[in-house]
Amino acid sequence: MVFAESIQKKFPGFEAALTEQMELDAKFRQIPAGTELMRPGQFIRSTMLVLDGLVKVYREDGEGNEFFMYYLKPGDGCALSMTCMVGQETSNIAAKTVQDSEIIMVPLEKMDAWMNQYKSWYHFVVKTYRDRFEELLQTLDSVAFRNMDERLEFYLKRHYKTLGSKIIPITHQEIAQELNSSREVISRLLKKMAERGKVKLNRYNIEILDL
Amino acid sequence: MVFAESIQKKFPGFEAALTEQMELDAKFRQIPAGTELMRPGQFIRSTMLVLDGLVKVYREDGEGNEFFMYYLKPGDGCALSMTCMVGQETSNIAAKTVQDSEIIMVPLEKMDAWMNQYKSWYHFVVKTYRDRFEELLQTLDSVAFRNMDERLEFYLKRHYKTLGSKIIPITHQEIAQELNSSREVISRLLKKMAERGKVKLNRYNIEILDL
DNA sequence: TTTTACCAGTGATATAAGTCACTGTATCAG
DNA sequence: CTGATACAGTGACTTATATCACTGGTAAAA
Repeated sequence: MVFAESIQKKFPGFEAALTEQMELDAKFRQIPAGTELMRPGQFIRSTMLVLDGLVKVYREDGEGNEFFMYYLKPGDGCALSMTCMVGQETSNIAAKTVQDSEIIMVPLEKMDAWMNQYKSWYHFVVKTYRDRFEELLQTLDSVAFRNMDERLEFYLKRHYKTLGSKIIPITHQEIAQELNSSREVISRLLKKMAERGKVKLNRYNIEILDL
Repeated sequence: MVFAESIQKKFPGFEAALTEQMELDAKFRQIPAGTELMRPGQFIRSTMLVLDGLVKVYREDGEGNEFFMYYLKPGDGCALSMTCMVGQETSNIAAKTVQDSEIIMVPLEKMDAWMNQYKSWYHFVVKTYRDRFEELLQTLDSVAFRNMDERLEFYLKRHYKTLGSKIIPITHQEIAQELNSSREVISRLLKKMAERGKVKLNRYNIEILDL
């Protein structure tokens, strides 16, 4: 029951019967930072819930472009793996741990069955869909309507919120990749932001002063 | 029972009990082309299923920008209104009929209740989510990774598939709006496509020759 | 018929972003 | 200590897209 209890802590909405069911049917995994959980084109057989750590979900096309979508924090579930249920589609989605993480893997068959059985699971899935949808729309907005400087600000704010720290440990190169831009462009824009006192640039990290 | 039967025709997956339930709880609406079904910031109390016609779903920000997301054809449901269940969010989504349409409005309370009661409804909702998610991701891809010429091709192909006709009745101005570009740019790109024999440009419509 | 409104074509120019080439500077391995 | 490597800064240039200003044509309204 130790497992069920730790789920309860991160997912307070879940009813007891559900967490016990999970103890039976789901798998608990400890995963080090930097591990790829999902590769584009991969066949998906289970959905995941994040107990601890941080998982980055991003989009990749065939030509080496990539694109940040959102983070999964403790208490979050992956809407994408839920939709991939049919297992047919080769959605170009990748997921990677950015911190050492604890993940619950739920087989997709169970996921469907639980929907009828456990109200709290049903609500969780629906809420997950809704939140990710909303987040995706916001991302789409920023790409479609905003210039790179605004997108960069948006990106930093998001990291700040997710990490809960004003110091964001990331290189310009990484940002460029996630925004599908180039390092030089990001460097220059960051410099402008620094001049306006919005951030402080250090080697290997960016400190948020005022956004 | 006429109503239930016509639903059955467009949504062959629905079980009889469900279509009869709909006859009781849902509202049937005839809506002329060009009607706004959803305004950004509007409070949403029901989800909709398209029986006939064509509905355009698009994104709008505050500054007059808009952005095409997808079409709803007969047999489709609106994933967005399903997610908006909580009615809290003011998602900047707009929907408009592009043809005279017949729509079923399902109160959001029912929608939730039916999930347990009718398997076919459950599958329909899940499939709707999945399809829209996928479509949204494709849109995001094209905006993030592609240049305007590729996006334009993608856009025309999509319309071709949806409309089922090689003649797409649309002005350059409208395309520009939906791709968040400008008329002149679209005109020039279309001209290039015409030179390569991919399309034929007419006044008020574009004819697809080879995509 | 005349007028008005909308659609489309096009050159000139402006701007944001991407690319290339190079420099300096920390950090780490040998 | 010495290369080697990755991060970061920067000027010069290219390219895609946006914007401006104008033209002409068609179609419907007056």
